[in-house]
This record gives sequence, structure tokens and C-alpha cells, in this order.
Amino acid sequence: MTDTHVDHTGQSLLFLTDEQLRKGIEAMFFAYRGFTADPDRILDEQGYGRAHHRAVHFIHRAPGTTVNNLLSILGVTKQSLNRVLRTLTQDGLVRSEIGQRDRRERHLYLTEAGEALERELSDAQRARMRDAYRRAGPEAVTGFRQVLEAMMDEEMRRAYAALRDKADDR
Amino acid sequence: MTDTHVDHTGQSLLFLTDEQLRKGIEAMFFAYRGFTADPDRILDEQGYGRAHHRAVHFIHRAPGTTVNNLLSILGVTKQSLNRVLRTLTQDGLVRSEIGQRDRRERHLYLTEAGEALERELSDAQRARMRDAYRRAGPEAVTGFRQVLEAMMDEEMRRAYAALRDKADDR
DNA sequence: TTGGAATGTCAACAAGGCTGACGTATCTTC
DNA sequence: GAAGATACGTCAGCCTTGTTGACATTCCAA
Repeated sequence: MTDTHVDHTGQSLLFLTDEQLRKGIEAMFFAYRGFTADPDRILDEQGYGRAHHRAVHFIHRAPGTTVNNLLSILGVTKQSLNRVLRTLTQDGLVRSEIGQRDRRERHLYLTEAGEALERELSDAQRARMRDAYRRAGPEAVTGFRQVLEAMMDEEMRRAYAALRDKADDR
Repeated sequence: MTDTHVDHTGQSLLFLTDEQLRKGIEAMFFAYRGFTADPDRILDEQGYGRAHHRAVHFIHRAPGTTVNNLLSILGVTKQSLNRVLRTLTQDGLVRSEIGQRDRRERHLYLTEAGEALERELSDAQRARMRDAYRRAGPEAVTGFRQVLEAMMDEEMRRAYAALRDKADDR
């Protein structure tokens, strides 16, 4: 499929045709649809959207995070995030606490109900991911992660790395 | 990173922790942002959005495609697609021809201006993809594609395969 | 102590999804 | 030839989720 050669320095070279790159682009497009399909269904039942999923996911990942912090991870305006946060708070899924050190800050946490939704969503998404990994095999998984990481913007790569290494899984 | 073992049947097994799966999920999220970042900038300058990009991309890929066909690939409603197609046609980027065999059908083509925009968009996206591939290396590329393909819904996998094999690149 | 910066909230608007209803042209089938 | 099915376009109206602008609260440094 991909045409690999080794040059005189021993470096492995990739000859990438436009066609190969296009396939990668379309694979990314279609796969992302599959990636979000299961959560989307669950969210729809509850009257939520992807924005709610993202908020819930990252609050779960980093409990006590501030609004500003979440903003930089999600890459949206604070007004946009605020609307999502407001509905989640009203519905009793998210709880916000005024900062001890800096009273301007709000620290965000999931309630029990919030954790329950998060679990439902991430179970579905992990099942999809696990299935894809199983079918593709272990070497494929490593390659998958390497390409994705190389595709991020520098800024996102930093956000990802910070989250990536938070919990250990060796 | 991924823990692989070989069982007594010689089968390679994957032990996937929730943490590993979560990293994959977050990698997918951040990478998709990088994936769309460059086209988004170009589109924004011209007053278009991702919806226009998708239409232009697939009309370029399958010139003469019908509206219905495009609908099933994009997975949106005809009202939604129509809005996009209308602006693209008015702006002289897309041209539609009444079908020869079936005069109810409209066959879609990019104009010269449409092809020019498509080229600009896909050049940017390919550059990003090429860069990611180069950094990740040849084996990673194969794995990347395998996992993505396994992550698609069955329906999307068919659409992808149909497009995938249209042009040859061995 | 006061003015600027940072944090977060409220209001209003736009893009782009969606459903529902309908009109028109064109097959296809009886 | 009439009746129904199909392909496409359009109008109206809704929702989510992005945007900008204005404003309140709080902190900090001059």
C-alpha cells in the first residue's frame, strides 16, 4: 500500500502520492463520523449535543478545573461554553465552586448524575475504540496514535500531552 | 505503550486498559481539530464553512454525481445540502446539468473556479497529512489507516471503499 | 485607593444542522 | 393514458453551537 524505500543513509523514505494522502483524508472524515456516532445517539435521547459531551468529558478528566482552563482545551469562546455549562448545572450534572484562592474562578465538578452520564458516554465510545483496535491489531494501534499526534497543532499537542500523562498505564 | 502478548494458539492479544482507550479517544479529538484547521482558515476568508468544503470535495472526487448520491455520502438532509449547493452555484463554483438518461436527476460538476478552490483546500489538507505521515513513519501510516477503517460504521465503510478504490495508486 | 486586568454572565446574531409540507418534472407501471 | 413513485427544489420554523458586544465581580499593582 505505502511504498517504502531505504536510502543510502539507511533512512526509511515514504513516497506519498496525492491519492494515498486523499485516502487518508477521507478515512479521517468517515472514521470521525463513526467515532461520534454512539455518543451522539445517547446525547440526543437526553436532549444534549456534542458540546455537552466535550464539557462533561474534560471535567471528568480534570475535576476542579476552571472555566478558563476548559476554554483553552476546548477552543471555543467562553460565552459558548457558558451556555453549555449553565444547562448542565441547572440539570444537576455539573457543580461549580467559587475558588478559595481566587474568588473570580469557578472550579467545576461532575455530580453523581454527571458521572453517570459520563460513564455511559465513555463506555460507548471506548467500546467502539476497543473494537477498532482489536480488528486492526497491536502494531496498528501504535501507528494510529503516532499519526494522530503528528497531525495536531502544536498547541493541541501540548494540551493532549498534559492530559495524556496524567494517569499512568504502564 | 500497548501491551502485547502471544497466547498458546500463537494469537497476538491486546490488553487494552481504559486509560489506553481514553488516550486514543482524546488523540482523535485533538487530531481532528488539526485536520480541519487549515481548510477552515481558507474557507473563512471566502465566507464559506465546512459544509461547503465537504460538498466541493466530493463533487471533485466524483464529478457528475447526483444530488441524491451526494446526500447519502454526506449524511445530511437535502434541505441542508441544498442551501450549500445554492450558494456554491450562485457564486459560480458548482454547475449542475440535467441528466441525459433520467432528466429528473441533476449532475454536479465543479467549474474552473470551483476546481481552484478545491485545489487550494486539498493542498493545505494534504500538506498537513503528508507532514504527519512523514513524522510518524511508514509503518505508522498503515496502522493509522487500518484503525480508522475499523472505526467506521458499516455504511460509511462501504462509501469509503467505493471512493477508495476509484483511482489506483499501487 | 483606584484603575486595569482577569473571570465569568447575559443578550443577540449567524451558520448549519433538523423536520414538515408542498410544488414540479419526470419516470414507471398498470 | 392515468396513477403512483422518484428526484429535486423550496418555504417556514426549530435547535445547537459557534460568534461579538456589553457588563458585573474580583483581584492586584501602582
